[in-house]
Amino acid sequence: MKKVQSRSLTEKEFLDKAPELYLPQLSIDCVIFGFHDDQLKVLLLQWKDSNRWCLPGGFIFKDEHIQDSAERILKDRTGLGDIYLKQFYAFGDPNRALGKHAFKATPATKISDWLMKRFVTIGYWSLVEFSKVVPVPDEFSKECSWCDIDKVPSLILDHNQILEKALQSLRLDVNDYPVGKDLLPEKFTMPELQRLYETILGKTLDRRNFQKKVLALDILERLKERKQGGAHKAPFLYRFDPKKYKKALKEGLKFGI
Amino acid sequence: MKKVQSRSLTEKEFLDKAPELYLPQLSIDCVIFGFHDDQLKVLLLQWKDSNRWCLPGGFIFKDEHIQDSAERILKDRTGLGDIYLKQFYAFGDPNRALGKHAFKATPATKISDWLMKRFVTIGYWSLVEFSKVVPVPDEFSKECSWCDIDKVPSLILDHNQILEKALQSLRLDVNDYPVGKDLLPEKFTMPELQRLYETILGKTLDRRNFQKKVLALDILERLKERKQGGAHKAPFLYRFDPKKYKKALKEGLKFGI
DNA sequence: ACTTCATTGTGTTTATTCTACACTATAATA
DNA sequence: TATTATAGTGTAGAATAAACACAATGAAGT
Repeated sequence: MKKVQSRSLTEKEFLDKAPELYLPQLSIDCVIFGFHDDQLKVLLLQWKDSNRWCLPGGFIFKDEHIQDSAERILKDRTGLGDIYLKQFYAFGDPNRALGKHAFKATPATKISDWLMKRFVTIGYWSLVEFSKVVPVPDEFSKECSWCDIDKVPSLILDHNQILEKALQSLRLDVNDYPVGKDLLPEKFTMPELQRLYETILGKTLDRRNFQKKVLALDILERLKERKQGGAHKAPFLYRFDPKKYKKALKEGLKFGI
Repeated sequence: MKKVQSRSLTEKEFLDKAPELYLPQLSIDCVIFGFHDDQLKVLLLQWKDSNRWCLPGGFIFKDEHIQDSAERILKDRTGLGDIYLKQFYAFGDPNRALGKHAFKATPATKISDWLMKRFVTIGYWSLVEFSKVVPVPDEFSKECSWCDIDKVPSLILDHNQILEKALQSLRLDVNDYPVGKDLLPEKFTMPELQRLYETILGKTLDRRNFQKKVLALDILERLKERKQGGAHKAPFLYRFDPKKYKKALKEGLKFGI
């Protein structure tokens, strides 16, 4: 496990020290996916000033690997470490500047020149276990919370596009990466796993064929227990077999769903 | 067609003006693929100082879209415009600094502080028609030339990794994008197209099945003519049917090769 | 206690796609 | 005109994916 030390600052400290701490005009934005109540969700922040929503993001320390920046930002917002993070795209429109967009409606309080410049941002997405996340706002935001993927409001800048591109990238990856391991709790049922794939892919799947394909990957273990408390026949619980899972990840999956 | 204006400078002008013209600590690197004599090739530059080879790259004007930067760099090195360019990854190791690597052996002449800093670079690959390219060195290089993909020497910094990652990305895209259109001359034979795919994928393909699949895409037109001059039976010439090709691109291909 | 209902669990049949493979035709060369 | 290397073409078998139906179970209502 990589050690990712958080070095987050207060807003004032940030505004003062950003120019000497961080790379200029380059940022990271994270699309953090979760899954709860049969809904794919994404973690959003709400700005203090404008009340508008945005993706969690941050900046890159001058001597920091961008991958580590992304991990640090993820950890700061969710408390989670050792998470699969996928870099999916860099967004480089010259109009990507907070000065030109975010504060059009509500005039900026006092934002440093450093922050007002045009920024190129590198997008990462990650998959986290909903129940383990403790959402924490950053220096600029007053709230950090989950939002259903199909109820995302208009976000600042090009953040809606970033989210859309992250979803596209996730949909492509779903065939090569067992997303259930990251998004579901340790024990889960087959219908839960299926609904996860259905929400990500945005289409319904045949129950029987789905189960056949998933089990054919040979990375799941069916437990003796069944999930109690549902309104109907109790489904079996499954979990990822750690050894088989790791082996499959190394050798590469071919889901083909 | 997008208008991409070249604004290239001499080396001295560059060193003087870079800080005010370009984004700091951010660069673009292009992996430009070509195909000739049944070989997949990549365009490389040789540095004046160290004689070492590297990928064509450049920087981003402060008000320029990164996609436009990549197009500009491509145009400056090859003379070609209106080319498919794919952004595939951003490389963000904090050790990515010319000062720390490229000039270790041969002490730097006079390189500006600006250039010696750590750079994050955004990688693009593109596919160009070999015969149409006129390779042009940039301010820092004395040579610009094609190199067989399997004879690439040790490059500066992490450029070998960048190339490798570009190849991986290209291999993934080959199923969704008809690479032949960009890499081959207007008229080409089926064997030529097959060898193109074989070099990209690094494996041999069955002649008959390959032809069946390609033709099933319904984007090629077989001409009356045959290719003369070969040592054996003259193969038919094909070309991409412009209408069908555009239509297929919009609706998405599924090659499955 | 019995019925109803929504859901889970499972296997087979069919259609589709992929793979392997062999012979004839032709142009250049000797 | 014989040789040779390559081009052109179709089919049968294997593997994979898609479609589909019925019995079992637990909860809730009568």
